[in-house]
Amino acid sequence: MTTGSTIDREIEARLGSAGVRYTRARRAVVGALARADGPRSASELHEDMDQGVPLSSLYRSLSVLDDAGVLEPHNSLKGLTRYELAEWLAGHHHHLVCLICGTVEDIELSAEMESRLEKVVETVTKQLSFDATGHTLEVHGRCARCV
Amino acid sequence: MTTGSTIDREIEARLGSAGVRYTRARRAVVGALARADGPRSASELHEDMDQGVPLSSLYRSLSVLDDAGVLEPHNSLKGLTRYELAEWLAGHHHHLVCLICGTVEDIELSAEMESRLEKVVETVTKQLSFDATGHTLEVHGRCARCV
DNA sequence: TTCCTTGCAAACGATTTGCATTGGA
DNA sequence: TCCAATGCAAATCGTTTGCAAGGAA
Repeated sequence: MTTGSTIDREIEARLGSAGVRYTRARRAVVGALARADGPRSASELHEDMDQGVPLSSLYRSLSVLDDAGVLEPHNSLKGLTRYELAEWLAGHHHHLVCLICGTVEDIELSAEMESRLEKVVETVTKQLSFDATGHTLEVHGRCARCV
Repeated sequence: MTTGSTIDREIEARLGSAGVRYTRARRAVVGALARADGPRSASELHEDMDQGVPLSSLYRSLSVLDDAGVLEPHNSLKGLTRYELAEWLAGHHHHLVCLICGTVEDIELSAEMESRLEKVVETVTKQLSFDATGHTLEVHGRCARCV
């Protein structure tokens, strides 16, 4: 299935210059993540994409896509790693982390709020010996399902 | 050693009302975390506290302290869980996350910056079906050692 | 005595890897 | 053709747990 959406073409280019192919399995992973509303773990993706892709291959796909900068890993409850499309594909966003069930939901801030936040980050990091390249605001609490 | 610092006494009370003891092993964990400048994993603590305590006991100590609300788990690179003293003991702070080596360093914001940040969080969460109880700003980049 | 704790080893779940096979440019 | 990609099974790694022995109240 080569829908050739914008995202698909960007990823194809990125992988191409990394010397790896954009195979069916990898497209399926990207598709599932594009459809998701938050980070997904290997086993969650495994269910989402019912097909016969074995877990080990899924892990390999995730690893390749991660190395190529297509994905961003998100470390989740109990030693689980969840992935989402990297910011250059999915846009900059923040996280609502449910302390009960561990799910993470993406949120985007209004331009106004985002710019205020960036101002804070900038001011804070200016005087540190730390080369800041990005930020995420993690809001903790209970999600709608866990109230 | 029963130094009986303020923190120790507060924890002792907390554990007491949870029906568990504040044993030597647990004191050692708290001590190591109090000395650390960021979250520590079980195996990191195992090295820090060089002697005798087997990993499984260390995990159990972490679990008990976590359940009692003394620690706060922090999900780190590659399915590792790192712990730090809970905010009511260590104070509210944020994180500098090194994308290269995965270490996390705590930072405190000035009152000015913290209040600006809180304003943003408040504004954002007000209109969500998410019961927000806290927040952490995660600044990503390269730490001094990984530049 | 009565629970809480600890040690040790086995068990577990998530992730990785070796190897032989398949697939795509 | 030639090297990347895949499946499968076995191996790793962080973490958990069952069970018997060791404290503390």
